[in-house]
Amino acid sequence: MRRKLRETANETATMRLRHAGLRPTRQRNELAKLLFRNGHRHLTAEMLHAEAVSEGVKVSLATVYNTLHQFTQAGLLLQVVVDPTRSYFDTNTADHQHFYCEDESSLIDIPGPDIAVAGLPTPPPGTQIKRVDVVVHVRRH
Amino acid sequence: MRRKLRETANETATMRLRHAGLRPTRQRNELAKLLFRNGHRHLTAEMLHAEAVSEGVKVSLATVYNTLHQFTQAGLLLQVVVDPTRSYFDTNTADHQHFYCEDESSLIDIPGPDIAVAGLPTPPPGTQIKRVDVVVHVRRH
DNA sequence: TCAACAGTTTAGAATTATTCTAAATTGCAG
DNA sequence: CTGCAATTTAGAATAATTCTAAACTGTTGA
Repeated sequence: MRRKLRETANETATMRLRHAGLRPTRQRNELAKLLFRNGHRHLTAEMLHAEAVSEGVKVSLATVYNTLHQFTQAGLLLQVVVDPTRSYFDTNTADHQHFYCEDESSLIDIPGPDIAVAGLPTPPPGTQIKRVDVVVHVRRH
Repeated sequence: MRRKLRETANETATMRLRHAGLRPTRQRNELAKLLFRNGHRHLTAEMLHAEAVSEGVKVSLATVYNTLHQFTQAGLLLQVVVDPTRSYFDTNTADHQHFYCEDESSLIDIPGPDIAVAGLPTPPPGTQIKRVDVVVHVRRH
């Protein structure tokens, strides 16, 4: 007998959390389901909280902030810094870069292998390269 | 007869402001002198304000914010976004990129021609590329 | 099965960076 | 000089985010 989709989504979320070493609580499960149910997304804490509330998920804004940071630390999300006034989180953790459209404060993925950065100089003494972020700023013309 | 250095610096700052279409007020002059007196710098509004105060320049924090944004609009400064909690301004407006050391929240210039970004895809329809920012995140090891 | 405790969530206060407001001041054209 | 628009300012306001301390919940092991 085929199990309900909702049930499966729950198990997937739980697995994902356990794998990341995070205790699968009700809030983390529900947020994980919202975040990872469809294709990749870029969103702020406020946006995720609004989405949760509008879909009847009971969770506080503080928990959304905590959860986004925990997910980021666990490698489930990537934090993208483009706008000095807000923090975006990206559900696509694969190596890739972004277009940033200032007119509408929106991020668009650039698939990983498309971009190549050449001629990286050696990093400052005592440090090692952790990540290379490329943001292509675009504007309506 | 050789004129005093201070006098010359003042004229230079005034010129720079007039060129940028900004009325050379006392505050803008003094901030320009602090910003551009030596090699290139990365600094926040708070940092510049502290420096001004410590050198006896009378200027409010609000004016420092206003001035940094006006200078940026006029092309005298570049705003660099790397840290979700603060905004850096760079006196080097030439084409170049940055190392960002998270351990100490510090920015280090990577000279312009060293880095090359290849394989940029066409920008989203209706937009054109304005700038390509590369931030190389490094960590102490 | 469930007691107990560490981990988690939460409301609301606190913090931080930044912007706004409205009144005082200043640069400059005439 | 005078007058007015541009600029500066103190302090309030805002926005995003973090903190705090109390309530709650998941898990473990008897």
